[in-house]
Parts: sequence; C-alpha cells; structure tokens
Amino acid sequence: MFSIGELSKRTKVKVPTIRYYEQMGLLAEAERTSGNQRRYDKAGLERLSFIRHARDLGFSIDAISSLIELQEHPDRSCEAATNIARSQLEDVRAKIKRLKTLEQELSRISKGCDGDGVSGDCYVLASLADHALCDREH
Amino acid sequence: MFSIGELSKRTKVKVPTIRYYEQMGLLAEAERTSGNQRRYDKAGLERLSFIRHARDLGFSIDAISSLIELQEHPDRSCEAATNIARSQLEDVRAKIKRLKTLEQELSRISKGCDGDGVSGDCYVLASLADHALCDREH
DNA sequence: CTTGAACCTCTAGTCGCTAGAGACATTACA
DNA sequence: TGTAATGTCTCTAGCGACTAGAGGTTCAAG
Repeated sequence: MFSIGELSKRTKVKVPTIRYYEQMGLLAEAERTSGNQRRYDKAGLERLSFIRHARDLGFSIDAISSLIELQEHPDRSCEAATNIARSQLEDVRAKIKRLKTLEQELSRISKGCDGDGVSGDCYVLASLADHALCDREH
Repeated sequence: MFSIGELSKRTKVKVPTIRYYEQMGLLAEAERTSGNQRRYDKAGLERLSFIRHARDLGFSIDAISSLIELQEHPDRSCEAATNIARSQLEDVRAKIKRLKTLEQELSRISKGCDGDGVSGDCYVLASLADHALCDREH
C-alpha cells in the first residue's frame, strides 16, 4: 500500500489530477488510513496507468469511463471499445487534416514578411485583414 | 450602421461571441442607439473579420490583441507580428507531429481488434492497459 | 517529541466560448 | 397607432480537464 504521492511518482500523473479522476468516477474511491489519507495498491496503479495511457492518446474522460466499464466486464462484447478507439482515430485524423491546412496558410503568410519592415506594410497583418489573400478555404 | 445581429450574419461570428470579444478588449466598445443597442460600421466589420480570420488560424485572444495593437500603429516595426505568426506556425507543426504519432498508435491498436470478440480478449483494452504493447513513445 | 514534508478538503481560476433568465428595444404589419 | 414577434440588453453559470492556492491535519524521520 502506498500514498497518493508515491502513486503520482510512479504514473507521472499529478496528485491533484489523481484526486480529480477519483471525483469524476474514473478511479474507485481509495482506501484510507485512520488519518484519512488515501492508500493505493497494485490494482489502483494499473487503473491509473490505463487512464493515463488513454488520456495520452487523447481519449476523453467520458470515453475512458466507457472503456473502464468494459474492462471490468471481460465477458461483454468489445464492439463498443473498438468503436470508441475508431472514433478517436477519426477525430485525430480530422484534426491533422485541419492543422495541415493551417500550416500551409501560416507558412505562406510568415514567408511573406521577414519582420524588418513597418507594420503598415506587413504581409502577416494584411493577410489576416483580408481573407481574399488566402490560398484556400480554411 | 447595423446591428450586432447583422454583423454576426456578415462575419459568421455568433452574437454572444461578439459581445465576448468586446469584453476582452479585442473590439472597441460599439456605439449605442438611444435604446442602448450596439451599432457597427465598416470599421467594426473589418476588425471583426480580422479577429475571426486570426481565430480560424488558431491564434489566441492574447496574440490577436498584440496583432491588433500593431495594426493600429502602422509606423511600428512588424517584427512582433512576424514572431507571433512564426510561433503560431511552430505550435501548429508541433501539434501535427504529436497527432501523427497518436494516429499511428491508434490505427495500430484499432486494427488489432475487429470488435466481434469479448472484451476480456480485446486488443484495444489490452493495449491501453499495457504501455509495453506500444510501438513507440507517445 | 519535534519538525517539515506530504496530505486533506474546499474554492476559484484557466481558455474561448455557449446557454439561459428576465427585461427592454426595435420592426413589421394590421 | 397598437400589438406581436423578433432582436437585443446584462448578468450569471456552465463546458472539459485540469491547476493553483488557502488553511488545516497527518505522517515519517531524527
């Protein structure tokens, strides 16, 4: 059994974040010492690692809740889990697509001005003011 | 002179968002009718278009504040503006990089399970539980 | 037995909006 | 001119996923 600080060190999840996850119902309420401090065991460590890994991959708290629910019922169909993962993948792909468009545009705008002029002539500012100067929709 | 609703239609920025921008100091306080309603002119329309364009490109409210400040002083050096744009570009590139790593990992995980099994055997869930199953750092 | 670090709960702040309540203004039409 | 519908006003609170800080308690080492 170890403290929340120890759990934090091992998982690299900050202490207040661990308490937040407990409050959100992602982590079961931890056992307490007589002095009311949380104590964790291997199971707690594994659950938190799962959560952290999922968060790192961008899953929402809600999605993680569902994944944990499934994890706790190994006999259920895992269709929901694969759906969540796929939808997250689509999300990520959509974000990449959008960001690539932005990258193009920002790179073009940035190249238009080397920063040694005066802002009245700045291509960056002109581009922002006038959407017509853009290459494509974004 | 036109109303906030009209401005909203023309810029595709929602009415409460316009008021929010005013509150944040991005938009100057609008003129008012005798009945206290905001009225805008071409200058207001242009400023809001600028803001919307910058937001679309992912600039923060703070960054936009600085850009507007520069725009209003056409005699100043535009170094700050190009710096803001370049830093935004770097930001976007960093995000793309991270998302691509996530995409790889999510795609690999998703492929590992077609969803017709039982969650006890689900590769999606197993991968989340055990970081060692991952291809690379993320 | 004391000290200092770690822990507790609670509230409020972050960012960029968005939603809703309850009241007032404007506009279109009869 | 009356009235009804729509638009606008201010204010407060909520979203997600934390983070920061206050003020107090408990634990572990020496």
